[in-house]
Amino acid sequence: MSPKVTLKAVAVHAGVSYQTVSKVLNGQVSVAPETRQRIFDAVQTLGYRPNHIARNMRIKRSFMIGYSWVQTSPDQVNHILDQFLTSMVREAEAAGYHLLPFPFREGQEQVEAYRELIDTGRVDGFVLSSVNYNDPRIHFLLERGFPFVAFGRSNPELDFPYVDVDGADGLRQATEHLIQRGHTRIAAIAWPQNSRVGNERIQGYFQAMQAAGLTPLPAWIERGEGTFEFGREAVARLLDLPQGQRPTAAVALNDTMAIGAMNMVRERGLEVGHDFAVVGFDDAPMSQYLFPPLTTVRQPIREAGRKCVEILVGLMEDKTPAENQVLLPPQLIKRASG
Amino acid sequence: MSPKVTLKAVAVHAGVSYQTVSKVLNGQVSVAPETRQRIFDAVQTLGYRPNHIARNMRIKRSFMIGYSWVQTSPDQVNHILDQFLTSMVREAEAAGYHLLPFPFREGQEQVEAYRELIDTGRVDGFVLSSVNYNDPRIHFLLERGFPFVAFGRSNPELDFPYVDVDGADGLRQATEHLIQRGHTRIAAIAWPQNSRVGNERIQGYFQAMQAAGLTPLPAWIERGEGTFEFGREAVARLLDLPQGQRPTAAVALNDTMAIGAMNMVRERGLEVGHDFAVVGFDDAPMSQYLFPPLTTVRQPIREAGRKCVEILVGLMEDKTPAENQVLLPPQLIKRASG
DNA sequence: AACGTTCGTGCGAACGTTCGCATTGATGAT
DNA sequence: ATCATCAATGCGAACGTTCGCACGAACGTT
Repeated sequence: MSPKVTLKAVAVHAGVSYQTVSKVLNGQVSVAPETRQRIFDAVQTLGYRPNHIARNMRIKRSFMIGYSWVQTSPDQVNHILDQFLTSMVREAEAAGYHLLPFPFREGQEQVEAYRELIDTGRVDGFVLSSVNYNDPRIHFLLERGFPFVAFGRSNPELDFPYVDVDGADGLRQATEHLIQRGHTRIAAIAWPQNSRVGNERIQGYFQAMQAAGLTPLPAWIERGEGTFEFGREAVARLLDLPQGQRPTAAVALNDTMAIGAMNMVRERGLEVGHDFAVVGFDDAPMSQYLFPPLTTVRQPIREAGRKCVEILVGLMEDKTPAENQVLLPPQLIKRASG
Repeated sequence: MSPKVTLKAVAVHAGVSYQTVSKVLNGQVSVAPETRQRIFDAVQTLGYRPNHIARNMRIKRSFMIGYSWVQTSPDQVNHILDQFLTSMVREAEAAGYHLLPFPFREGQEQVEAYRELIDTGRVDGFVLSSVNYNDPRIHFLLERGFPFVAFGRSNPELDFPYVDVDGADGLRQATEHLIQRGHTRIAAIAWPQNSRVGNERIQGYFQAMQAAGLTPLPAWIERGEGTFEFGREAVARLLDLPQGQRPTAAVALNDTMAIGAMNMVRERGLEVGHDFAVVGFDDAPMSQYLFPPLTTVRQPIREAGRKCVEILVGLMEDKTPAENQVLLPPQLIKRASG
């Protein structure tokens, strides 16, 4: 537990005032070369490190970025978090910032958590995750004029900085891939209507179908909670459709449903990829090791994390960034399932 | 962007000195009931929130816990991170702390990152992840007398606070389960000798075998890098053993290898669970949805995260905690693969 | 020789807290 | 009446920075 070495200690050692040391270290002033040298020597031998808290107190900045994410249920793990956090932490550190993770709260308390972090001066900005329509956090932060970047979009009429993955493009790629493989009756296993991300993605499916002159039957659109079980049920229904209507392929809005779909296809005695094609979305960790390996859409999570922080830093240091609404294209990973 | 409301503003509003406000809010002094009321009223109407940076500056504490984790390769995602982080963040907030994630560095730079966080006063303690034998961070922090808790153990001769999952117990459960199912020739798909966690876990396998009077053949112990591909290769070799030596089951030290193992079993035309049993370790997110669902060992990650923070907070506030070396039992999740 | 400029450095103040000690007026004991 | 005690509050200082301004010396210009 070494006694803290402060600016004053360095100043005494170098024979100047401590304020001068501060200015020299921050490059705010030019001093005589020998003085400069003495100061740097002192810093070196004493092992001086500026106290970050004191600096922040003076500057009235915390150099912290608040971030909170939804706690997923234990069996449906957030496999994106590692990459997203790591890339944000890296990018933030490079810009002199740190991340401040805080518990995700629901309802009324949620905005309260953001307000408190602002009012206690703990953060200079936020990255938002899991935004949906009418996100109260967005309204609150816009109103307060507090810097933030959302990972994901919200209502189209709201104008705010975001980074998002182009889900429509992802499903377009997936659907086009199936069409190219000769499929014409393609089903979509989707989320409920109140999911912005879901609506976004499914648009890509419709676009690709339309562009190929294919008209999806209403029965081909399955909407449910995004679970394995729902994927199974959806495919069971699809396979029970009468001969001429029965799809030969399905795109799912996430891998969990896709895996459920594969499971049911196999249970019905059909071969996945051969008799019935399945394409997922997310590139979940194990998808590549399934039997057969799952064709799926991979999101550029690292780049998204990097972009979020990059834009946010720009906002916090109020050099308004060139682009503050970024849409990143995902990538179709072709494997054996479809 | 409301103008910050400080102690002084509250004091003016309540007609007392700002120092008195501070003392009353911190409960350090008793004042006349009416004064007290005036102060609380002022706090309420002005919406006062203590500036955390200023407080920390004065107190000389940051109320931050440093944490960094290894960046896993993109295809082998850290599915534990979400639960571990969430539980730590929750527990920390309840105790008035926050987490400070920072990039994981390798080699010489690693300790440097820890040193800098200490010297700049940014953290009051650390939680370490991915510790192995002779972890330089442990030596450094012990020497500096800086509070930390490791998630995982290291050299037995080092005495430091840790929380760990009893890997030996996990593999003991897995192996006993297979024995109970009638298997006698049971293989182990393990990690290289330099992995402390690996050595720990494999002990449980040996203990269970010995307790059942079974002697593992050297050829049954496969050691490799923990990948899907290695799981495949290992099982290929095991199945190629001569009739009487060929195992009928295998325990793997992680789910990725277990899934590779299942893959090869199937490729050889055998049925997983029936002709050859496989048990994994980790309960990776998709394990339950495999075909067949994977029997595996689940670690109590949330509890580990909570415990880490609980012990660390005790250390930082130097009321030495009752127990500072905790071993948590994992749980065997029985499914159809073995 | 007197003057403005520039360079190198120091000084005081401030950021918003907490903390120890001083001060006041009232109360009770001698 | 005098003094110690105590409750209620105020005051000054400090934590380690950064920042604006001032000051003296050296220089070049008129």
